[in-house]
Amino acid sequence: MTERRPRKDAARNREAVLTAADALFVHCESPEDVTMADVAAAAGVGKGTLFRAFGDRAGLLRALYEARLEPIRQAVEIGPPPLGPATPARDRVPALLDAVLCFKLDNRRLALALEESGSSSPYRAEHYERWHSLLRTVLEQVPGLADSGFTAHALLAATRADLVEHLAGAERIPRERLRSQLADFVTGVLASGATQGLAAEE
Amino acid sequence: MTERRPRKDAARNREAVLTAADALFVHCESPEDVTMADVAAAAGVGKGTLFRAFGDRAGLLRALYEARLEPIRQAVEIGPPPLGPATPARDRVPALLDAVLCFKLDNRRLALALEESGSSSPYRAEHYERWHSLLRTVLEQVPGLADSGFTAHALLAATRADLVEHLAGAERIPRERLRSQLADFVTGVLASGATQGLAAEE
DNA sequence: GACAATACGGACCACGGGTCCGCTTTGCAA
DNA sequence: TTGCAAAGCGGACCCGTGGTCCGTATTGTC
Repeated sequence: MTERRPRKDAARNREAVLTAADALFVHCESPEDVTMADVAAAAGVGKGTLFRAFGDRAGLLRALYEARLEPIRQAVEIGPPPLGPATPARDRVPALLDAVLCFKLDNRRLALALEESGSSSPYRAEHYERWHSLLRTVLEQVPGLADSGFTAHALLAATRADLVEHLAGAERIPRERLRSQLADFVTGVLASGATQGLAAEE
Repeated sequence: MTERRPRKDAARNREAVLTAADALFVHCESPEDVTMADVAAAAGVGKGTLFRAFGDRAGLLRALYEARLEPIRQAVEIGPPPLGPATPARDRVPALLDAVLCFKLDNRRLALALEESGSSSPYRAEHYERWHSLLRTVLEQVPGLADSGFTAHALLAATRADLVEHLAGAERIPRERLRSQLADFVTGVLASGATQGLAAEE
């Protein structure tokens, strides 16, 4: 029950590792050629320290990810429109997905590393669960949508890190174009609900 | 240039490996705990044989995958509606995606193994490229759709193996429910194109 | 039946994640 | 200031996995 704060050197080393890992992931070609030994070396620290601080590779990735995600999380939870909670559902859904897309564009290697983190699927990660349940909740406020749970999964799937990487990397689609494509797609999905009745009539 | 046919024992062993691997993937808990050594042992064959026949793990997975996919490929390329080429675009798109979904439901572990095949993203696989370009082509015949290339990616993303595995496995959503959810989603996306003008008016 | 060519298979290697444990640092207390 | 346990350090080490190598066995052709 007593939460002991960590010793000074432990805290310093933890920071060093985060910083070093961050840099490595930014500059690497592919996330899997950043090994734990590399990170330890770059941080000027032993592997033992690394693993004690973060448990395992996934833990390190998660820590980095959460740190980067924090601002967006704030903006979503307590920020102003269009991300914040006061936004009408029809506007918030595209804003949320755009935020996710931009985040993955800005942190390509990191997001990639986390999602393809070997074992257990990305869908077990609790940050996915957070995005999904938020999106589902917002989608529920859009009338006429079939299944907001599935729709949320499907929309989030369009922002998967490896897809984003492929589009931005291999297909060289520029950022703004990607954003507008996603926005159009989302708009379409949202619009379909409202016009479901019309479509059935034809 | 001269295509020598393989020796008899080579062919037999190849078959043995495919059969054994198939069985292992069906019965395993998670694809990554089927090792190459396991496959070799189950097939009654040395590791050398295994790697000579398939190059590497990805090669084995690919071979299995293509074999399983063959019937669907036939149905899509030369079969009758709703999968075959004679189908109107509006009907063919949902049929194609339903086929992909069913395939992944029927071959969960295998599809999972192939997509999370360590290195290089699933988007570099040529079978993905085939599905994507087919779907894009069909989508192009649907009037009013924003960007058929991106839409094709987004729709296929909704049938990603790990998502399917999560929905069918962890969330225990029954097959038919999943199919109808996907169908509804696809219908929505398709409908949005036709009513884009209407939506803008409001 | 001989003799290439082809294939076999398991010992072997590289390499990455993760552990262990003798040594060092920290910080509290006397 | 010094003593001393607890906390932390770090790199040698372990282990499992994909992948290679090469002496031996099998094929099939003349």
